[in-house]
Amino acid sequence: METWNEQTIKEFRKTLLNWYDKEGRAHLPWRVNHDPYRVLVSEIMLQQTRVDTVIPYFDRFMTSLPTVGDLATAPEDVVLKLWEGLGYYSRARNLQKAAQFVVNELHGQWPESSDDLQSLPGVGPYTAAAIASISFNEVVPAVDGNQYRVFSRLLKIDADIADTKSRKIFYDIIAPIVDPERPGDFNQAIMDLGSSYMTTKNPDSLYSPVREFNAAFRDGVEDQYPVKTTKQRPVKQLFMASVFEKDGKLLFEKRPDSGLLAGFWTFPLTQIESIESITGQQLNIKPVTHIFTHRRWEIWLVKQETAMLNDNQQYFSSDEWSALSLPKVQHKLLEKLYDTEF
DNA sequence: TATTCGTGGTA
DNA sequence: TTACCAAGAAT
Repeated sequence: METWNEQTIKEFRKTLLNWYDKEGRAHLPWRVNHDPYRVLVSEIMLQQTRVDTVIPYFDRFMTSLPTVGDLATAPEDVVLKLWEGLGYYSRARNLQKAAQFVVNELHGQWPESSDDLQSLPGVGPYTAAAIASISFNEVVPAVDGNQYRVFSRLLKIDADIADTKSRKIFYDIIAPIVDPERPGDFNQAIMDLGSSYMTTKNPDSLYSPVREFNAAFRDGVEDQYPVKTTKQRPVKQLFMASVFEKDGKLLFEKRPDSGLLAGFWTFPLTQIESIESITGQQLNIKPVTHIFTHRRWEIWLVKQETAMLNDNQQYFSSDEWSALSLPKVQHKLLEKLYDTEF
């Protein structure tokens, strides 16, 4: 890999921040100020999620719950409704727990260091560093996918970013490069670079403001960075979704408190070996398909007769279930159901 | 340490 | 259709 001397580091900071001041995404709604609450909410939402997806969620969230106190005292179902469709729902629950921790345990006094911020639920090394640098000016790199990608190319770093151990390697390399005067802007500038000239696919390094610092581009090996080992493919799983209808209401089942879609309401789902057992009963010709990161669900809707209610089951009218926060897969099932004759 | 956790976009 | 992402954290 490449190494930069102090002079090069200073030139890089200046080049990066000059570009950021002119062409950075200053318009992003979470950049209107450095309120740690706004930064926290945005950073949690942005975990593994695209900026364009987050913007409308962030705007609605801040309109509904503008302060950390509002979030701390809100009913959980309100928070989950604001999060509906955004995925990784433990983020929403942990975010509220973090707000409650700040309000109730810290009496509204935010932790200001990266280390202390990690005591908040759902706040790990990246998010803590982002908040600490943006809101409290701590000189610390916010090592995320962008920093992996950008610096692996700039310095030809061969560490596998899929390996957990690589985080410390990158942290140690980037830490002395962070601008001591503007750490928050430095971290956000890397993000903007990673979303424009140094994207995963089709980077535009020839016209990048930091082209002169890009060793991988210089050597024609940019497509070799970052180094990342491949993950496993989603496992296929077959389900029967039971449709119980009574007095115009539909039966929903609350999923277990842990695991996939924890605590969310769906139709009762039964994993099956094959569709042979339900052939002729299913309402839909093709299954509803839903792909998670590690699972691929194929779900057949089956009309059932009224049965005994379990503790975790409940009938909801359309007005009632519309008010619930439902996962995307359940919305797909409902759409398929009403698209079919019923 | 490797796996688990959603969803939508794109080649 | 498949593969692979996109500002990670918890377990």
